[in-house]
Amino acid sequence: MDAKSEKSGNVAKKKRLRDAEATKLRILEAAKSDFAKNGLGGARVDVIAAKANANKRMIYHYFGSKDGLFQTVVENAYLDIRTAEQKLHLDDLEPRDALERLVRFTWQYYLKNPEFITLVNSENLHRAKHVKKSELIKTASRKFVAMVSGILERGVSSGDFRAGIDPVQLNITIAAIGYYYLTNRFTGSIIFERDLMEKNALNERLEFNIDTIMRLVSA
Amino acid sequence: MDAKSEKSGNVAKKKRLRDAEATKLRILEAAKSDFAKNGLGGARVDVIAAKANANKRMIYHYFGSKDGLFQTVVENAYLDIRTAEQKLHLDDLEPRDALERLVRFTWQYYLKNPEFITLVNSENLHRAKHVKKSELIKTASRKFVAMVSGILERGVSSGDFRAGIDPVQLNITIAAIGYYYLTNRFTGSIIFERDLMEKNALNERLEFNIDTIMRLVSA
DNA sequence: TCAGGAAGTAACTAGATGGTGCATTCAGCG
DNA sequence: CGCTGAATGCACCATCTAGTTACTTCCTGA
Repeated sequence: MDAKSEKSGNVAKKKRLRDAEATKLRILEAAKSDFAKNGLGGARVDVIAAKANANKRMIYHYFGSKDGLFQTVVENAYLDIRTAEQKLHLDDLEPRDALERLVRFTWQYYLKNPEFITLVNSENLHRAKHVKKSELIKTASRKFVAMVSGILERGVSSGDFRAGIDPVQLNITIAAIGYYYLTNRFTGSIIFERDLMEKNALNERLEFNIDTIMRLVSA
Repeated sequence: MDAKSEKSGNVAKKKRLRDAEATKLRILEAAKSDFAKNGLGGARVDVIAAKANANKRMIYHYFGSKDGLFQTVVENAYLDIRTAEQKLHLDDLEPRDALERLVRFTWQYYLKNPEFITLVNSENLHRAKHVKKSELIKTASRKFVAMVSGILERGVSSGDFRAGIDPVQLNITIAAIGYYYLTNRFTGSIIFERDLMEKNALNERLEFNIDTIMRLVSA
């Protein structure tokens, strides 16, 4: 008797039988998970619909096509990490602290959001055709690069960092040393005969990465 | 009259109407290319057969299944790079030279063999289930890790390198800084608003990578 | 309160897609 | 030089897959 009576007129929208926003979100979550697991080619629209507890028709209603759905998923993935990076407020920290914090954050983010890595891989397999279309991603990226450039400049001024480092190369390197380790954790664990995902191994890698970057920029 | 008469009994086997070895190789080449381009899930058996100028039936005859074909392709890819690395004879070089040569080689290899990167990505998407089965890969990997360990040890003895560096972390880092740049070249070129595949950009990155590794190991 | 648009469903389609059964052809051995 | 097993080709299938059609159910604003 209560479940039925509160189906509308709530203060916050909640448990509506029909909720476009909620359905969209469920689809996006399911899609992110499935695209990450199987790639764009391997993912199945029917599976995504089922996992989202939505009708397949809704996917086409909201996103137009499988490709359109992927585009939105990838766009959100990039916006999420760029947003999280901005929240670090690296400009308020000393250059060395800011840089270390960024290396730590990048590693942790990849670790906690493994779908991000797989989505980026998938997107590159498709020659970035979805990212290319997204102005939002471009704007967010610009801010991100500017942030790292800023840290670098401040560090050079303060005498902490050496001059002449290309911020783009630094950015790529910070991402690379975490990304590669994690994206290739399966083959890596076999080739190096060591469980790369074991807790100590992960901590060691993070420390190694911080060290690598610090040695790279130090004056 | 000559084309027909020389169909057998040649010194070198050549232009046989039926040549199992040649057919197998054509299939493997086509498969490598198609798997690299579309991933395991995205590649099509029919397309591979057509590209190999072979009948689809042959793929199943020789490799059992699409999965079996992929397994062989990945195995060959790993053996190829490990073989090439052994040919560098790094043990004959001074530690610093050996390391620089390895960084250069790794970069060039990825650059000239982009399929390798994509195949590894695909294999990791599938949690390395094919690599796991390959004893050949494991043996070759062991030799490779030993080689880098050797360089590191010699460098420590000679005073060129600092002590205490984990050869596995070093190995991973050398691969990472090249691999990430190249596998994400499409999204990277957009995010950093710079053509990462332009000739100068490539040279700059290689120099940056050598510098990164040298700073990392230097005493 | 009720009309109309938005949200949702299920069944369907046309074209792939991985995989096979079986007949045929060739290489090369004895 | 004929025989046998390996190599090859063709047609076929069962299933899957992205996308669609035609329809019902619910919500909302006037």
